[in-house]
Amino acid sequence: MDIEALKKWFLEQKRDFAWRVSPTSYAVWISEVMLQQTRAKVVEGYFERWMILFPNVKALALAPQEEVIKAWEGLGYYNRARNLHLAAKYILKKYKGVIPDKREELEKIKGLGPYTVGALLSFAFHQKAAAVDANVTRVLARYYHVEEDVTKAETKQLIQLKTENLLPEIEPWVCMEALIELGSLVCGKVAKCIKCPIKEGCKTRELKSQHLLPKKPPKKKVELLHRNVIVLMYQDSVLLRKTGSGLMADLYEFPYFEKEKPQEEILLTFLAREAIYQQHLNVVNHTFTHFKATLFPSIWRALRKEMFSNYIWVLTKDLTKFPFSAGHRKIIQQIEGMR
DNA sequence: CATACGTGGTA
DNA sequence: TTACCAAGTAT
Repeated sequence: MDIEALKKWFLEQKRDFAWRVSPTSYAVWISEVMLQQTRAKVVEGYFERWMILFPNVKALALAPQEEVIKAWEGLGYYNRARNLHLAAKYILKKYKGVIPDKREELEKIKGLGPYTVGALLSFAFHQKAAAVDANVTRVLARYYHVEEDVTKAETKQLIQLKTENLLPEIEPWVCMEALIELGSLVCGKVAKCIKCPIKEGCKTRELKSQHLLPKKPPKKKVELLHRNVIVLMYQDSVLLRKTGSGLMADLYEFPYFEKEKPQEEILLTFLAREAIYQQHLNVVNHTFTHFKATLFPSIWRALRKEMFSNYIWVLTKDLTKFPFSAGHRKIIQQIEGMR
């Protein structure tokens, strides 16, 4: 592979992301976690806000969890935010807030997998380390015409090895990031081979079968959900609950139940006896992981301020201070629009 | 090793 | 409109 051509292309074409201006270990860590399964375009705003709110490991470690989750609101995969927070506390305690530069130590940190460890070693610590993500996988699978399922452990190892072998002794981190950028800007789902600095030698280009690689197994089918979402109000307050563990953990939500199998007996009984239906809001579509939920929100007026366990009454004007999933945030926008 | 975990852009 | 899936990790 023509590494020089790749580097030249990168230095000319790379995007000026904030985390590339001054790639400190903290900036690399935060940006790389944000970038997991997430487009760089989306990450930009979150990254800038985050660095102001939590400028270093210590600031993050000492922040209340709710502020951390709120800063992550809308990015998705909220486990990442929880793990960043846990990891910051761990790094503050164990390493006095200094992110370690050894692979074995990084591997023990929550939220750091093979890719992110490699990215830190390469971009922050300038070591000769491979950071193989979906971009690199796409580039190499095509360049070397790897036809095996790239989600298989064996294939991943092969790509990892090929990447390591590509890295030069001189400034390997530039080459590493160049491969990622190439996968993002040129060798995307639709390959723009005409612009590719390493098209010479790309086996898949010769075969004109770029669109077939890399090979992945079919995705799981989506599951449809239909949910009645209850916006129960009493004077200036509205009823919320914290989500359970797992999906959307640590977020807040309006109580809801599946249309097909209503549960929440206590709340339903209360609605029937001590609340008055006021109006419906617009239907909201919310897709997440392998679900496609249709939310049917409605506003109810409570006749008295019943206290439910695991629920809280919050002032309507304070709704935006709490972190919500994208679907429930769309409901809040409608409520805000009414005020 | 397969599955869960969000969101929004693209074709 | 549906299907795919983006700078992956945890279990």
